[in-house]
Amino acid sequence: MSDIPTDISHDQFAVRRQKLADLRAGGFDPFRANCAQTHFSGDAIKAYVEGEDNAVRVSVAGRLVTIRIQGGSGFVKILDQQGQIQLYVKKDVLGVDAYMAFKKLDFGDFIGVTGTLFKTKAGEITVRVESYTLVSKALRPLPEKWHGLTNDEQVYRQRYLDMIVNADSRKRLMLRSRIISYIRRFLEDRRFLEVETPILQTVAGGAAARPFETHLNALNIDFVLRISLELYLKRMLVGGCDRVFEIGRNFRNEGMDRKHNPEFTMLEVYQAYSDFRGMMTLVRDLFQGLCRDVLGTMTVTFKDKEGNAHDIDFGGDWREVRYKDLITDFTGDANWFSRTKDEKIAYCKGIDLFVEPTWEDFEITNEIFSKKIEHTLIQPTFVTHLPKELCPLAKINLDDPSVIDVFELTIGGMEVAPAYSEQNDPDVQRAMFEAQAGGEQQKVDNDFLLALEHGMPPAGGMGIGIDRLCILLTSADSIRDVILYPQLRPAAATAEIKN
RNA sequence: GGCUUCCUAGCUCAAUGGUAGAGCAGUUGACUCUUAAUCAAUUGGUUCGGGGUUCGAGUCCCCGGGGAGCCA
Repeated sequence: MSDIPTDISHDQFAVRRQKLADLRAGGFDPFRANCAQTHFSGDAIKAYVEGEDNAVRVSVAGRLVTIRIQGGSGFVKILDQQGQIQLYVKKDVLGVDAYMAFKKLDFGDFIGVTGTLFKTKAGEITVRVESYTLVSKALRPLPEKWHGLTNDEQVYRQRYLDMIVNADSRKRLMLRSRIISYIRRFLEDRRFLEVETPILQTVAGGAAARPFETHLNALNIDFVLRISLELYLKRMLVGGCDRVFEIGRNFRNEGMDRKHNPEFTMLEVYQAYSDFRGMMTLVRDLFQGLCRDVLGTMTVTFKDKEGNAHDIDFGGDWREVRYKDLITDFTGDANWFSRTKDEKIAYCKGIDLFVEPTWEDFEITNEIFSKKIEHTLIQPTFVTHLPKELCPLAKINLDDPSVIDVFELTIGGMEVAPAYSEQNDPDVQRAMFEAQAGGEQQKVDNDFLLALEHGMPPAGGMGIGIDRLCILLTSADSIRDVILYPQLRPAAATAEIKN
């Protein structure tokens, strides 16, 4: 009966190639076929009129992911962007030839069907298929239906397989799209303007990080990929865009782990005539809106490094605490900031925290914050008034000139959103840049300083790490779970696919 | 970059240093409302690559590749 030679019956790739060859020999090329699509799966299910079987006719299309054929009829399911819908195929309806051909379809094949909606005995809304077309043959088999694909490496390298067979992955990655879409709507509703600024830059400004280096042949000049959006967005403030944002990729040539990918997505927002306090309200409204309108819940589950689950509550007011208070509370030393460097180093030794003796005081203190304190801040917390050395782009606090008017929003032990009252005094800004550059004059962005000298309105600015936000809102374990194609070493194994 | 750990059939997983197995998928057959459909039969392996120890290596050792976790 079958055209499949028995000697290849074990090789699913070869069997499918043979089926394709048989189809073509019969004058049908599935890759040249097309089909109608009136509904996505979910919309089709909604279109069913209760109690009126076969009253509504739909055309749906998708990938075959479940096959349950039983003699002269059978149930199958196809997967499309909205999910799955069940189809009922019957020899009496399709005719013998079409039905026999249908039985030769494989998991993974794309088909288009037209038929009417009805409800099965088990209560599932299903398409009674009147006609179908194979519109694309899958030559390789899908991963197993029950356990899905669990091999991390294959999940990342062949994300499409992960998305086909792992419903959780598909939902998580689609949720990311909805989160970003909501953020755009939220900001546009508040009159923010979305812009696009250069990724190729001559000075990597706006943050302290090692950039990727490249070369522009046409100008014979070395360029870097941006590490931050900040300085070009501030130029937009100078140019008269009072409320401006960009959602874009940043690149940092540094470590990779559960919270870091070399390319990652940042949102930066700038609002003239506001300040870091205004950004607090903005970010809380944004996150609470995301929870309410996208997630449908104000609490999400978060798993810490030890695997303990916490409920993060995004509702209500959020904790606000000064950086200095966190440090003095942790060290139990109210006079921590007036201690000598040797005393600080001695303390760190005592708590088994490694610090370099060459570090500045603020670096030692910040090591305590980032290694010992930050990961304990699970509930949404505004850490405010950081030491001025940590950021040269923010305004100095009027009451305490050793700190700046900023917050770092920390959730789930991760820095999710830093915000500043933006520095707009060109002379102070230049002094801060020069102190940071430490004599390396080429690291000072003079073009940005020129812009500031033309006058930048006072403004609040904020960055949000979109990947980290998605980790939190989707309860993901790793940044790789919310990035479609995280960076990996090239695989020799997949370089030459066996055939 | 360092430490730990993993890599076995298309996928998910087994296998005291002693004949590489199972489930799903595939193939063949039965079955006209299934839900991981069921029933019967059956094919399928460069155990990531290379070297070594051993009578014998998926297993132990070394080198290399890739993934993950922790650290830097």
